[in-house]
Amino acid sequence: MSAEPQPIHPRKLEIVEAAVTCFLEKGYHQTGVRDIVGQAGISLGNLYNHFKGKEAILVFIAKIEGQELSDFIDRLSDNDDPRATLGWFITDYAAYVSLPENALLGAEILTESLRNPAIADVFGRNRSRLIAALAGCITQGTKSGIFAPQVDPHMVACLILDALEGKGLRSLSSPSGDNLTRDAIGSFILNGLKP
Amino acid sequence: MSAEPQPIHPRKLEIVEAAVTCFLEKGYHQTGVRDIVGQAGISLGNLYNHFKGKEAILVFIAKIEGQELSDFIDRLSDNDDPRATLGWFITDYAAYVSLPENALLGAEILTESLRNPAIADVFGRNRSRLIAALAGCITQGTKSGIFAPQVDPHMVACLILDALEGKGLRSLSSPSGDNLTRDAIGSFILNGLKP
DNA sequence: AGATAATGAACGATCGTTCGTTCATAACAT
DNA sequence: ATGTTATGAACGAACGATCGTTCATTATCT
Repeated sequence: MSAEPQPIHPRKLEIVEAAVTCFLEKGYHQTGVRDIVGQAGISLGNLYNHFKGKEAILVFIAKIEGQELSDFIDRLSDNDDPRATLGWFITDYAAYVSLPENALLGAEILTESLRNPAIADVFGRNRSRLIAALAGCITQGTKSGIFAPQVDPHMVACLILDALEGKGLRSLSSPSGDNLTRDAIGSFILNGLKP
Repeated sequence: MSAEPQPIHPRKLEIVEAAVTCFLEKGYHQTGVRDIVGQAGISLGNLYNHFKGKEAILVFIAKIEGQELSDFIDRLSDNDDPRATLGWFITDYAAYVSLPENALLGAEILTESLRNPAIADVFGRNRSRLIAALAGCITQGTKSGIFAPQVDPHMVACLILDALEGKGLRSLSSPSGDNLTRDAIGSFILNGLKP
């Protein structure tokens, strides 16, 4: 989609990796560019040969996150069995957002998107695509009679994402039962979709 | 509960109010103490006569948020009709978290609690109380046979909060249909609780 | 008088960014 | 092949701005 035409300079990826490490540890605003270049093992000035500024790094990271989401979206689209599709999505997406790195980074990007238009643009686009794909899967199910017709697909799509991401955030501070609650969420929602 | 013994200096509340305004507009870390004292119309040094530092202001705000939550918790406790209780909670809490001020401030506090132990302490305590009260209401319902016994009350409690707060956050960037989705969430969950 | 509230200059630290420079490599000209 | 020019990654000092906090001082009250 938005893949860069020319291959990305390896140093650029090193910077991104270092930035992610710093953002996870201290958060975006608490991280200084000197933290990043220190982590990356490069000089201060060199960072600006690869990125326009600090914000551009976070935008780049948000775009990468969007690419990772594309995997889910693609698999959400081939849709002969919406019930099974929804099943693995809940399983896999729960695993994805339960990785501390993804949960923390997602929270960081979401929070920043509330006030930073550049981030909001990338984040909003990614989010809309994911919700649309998920809602599309549910719509498919209602059309084929597998799911109840009176439920709003878009609402359930948001509900699923909110529930799983909320669980991911919660697991940061309490290493509680993971797969159990994940399955509980899954069966509650699938049960609610039953006609 | 944690009400201060001696009455609070009016100036202290003015500072808090100003800080809230600033935090809403720019976020916690992007707000400088000079922004706060400017908004409050006081001098820079005087702020430190009322608060130990910038962080103490956010802790104070988090405690206030906890008191507002106490209203919900109290009403969640008298529990002769769990179904009706859950109904108004969803309605009222949705209204609460759909106010931009509450949604933004909640997100700010949550994000900060991920790395700031002082905030995490206050926030975590408040959150646990709310979840426990909500789960208690559901448990009451299952015991009296109104709700299905196989659903996990704690999971559903988290699901309700995640769904409503997610909706509140979403309404910040898209002023979409409010009460419609709120009711859709409510009936989906109440339907899922049916025995 | 004595306590409390209020002030703003000043401090050291850190912020994100810009700048002039070096240097190894690549492209080109002869 | 040899000398010349062009390119851009890498560097770190330096910039002006802002950060949160402290402090000596003044004003306002009981």
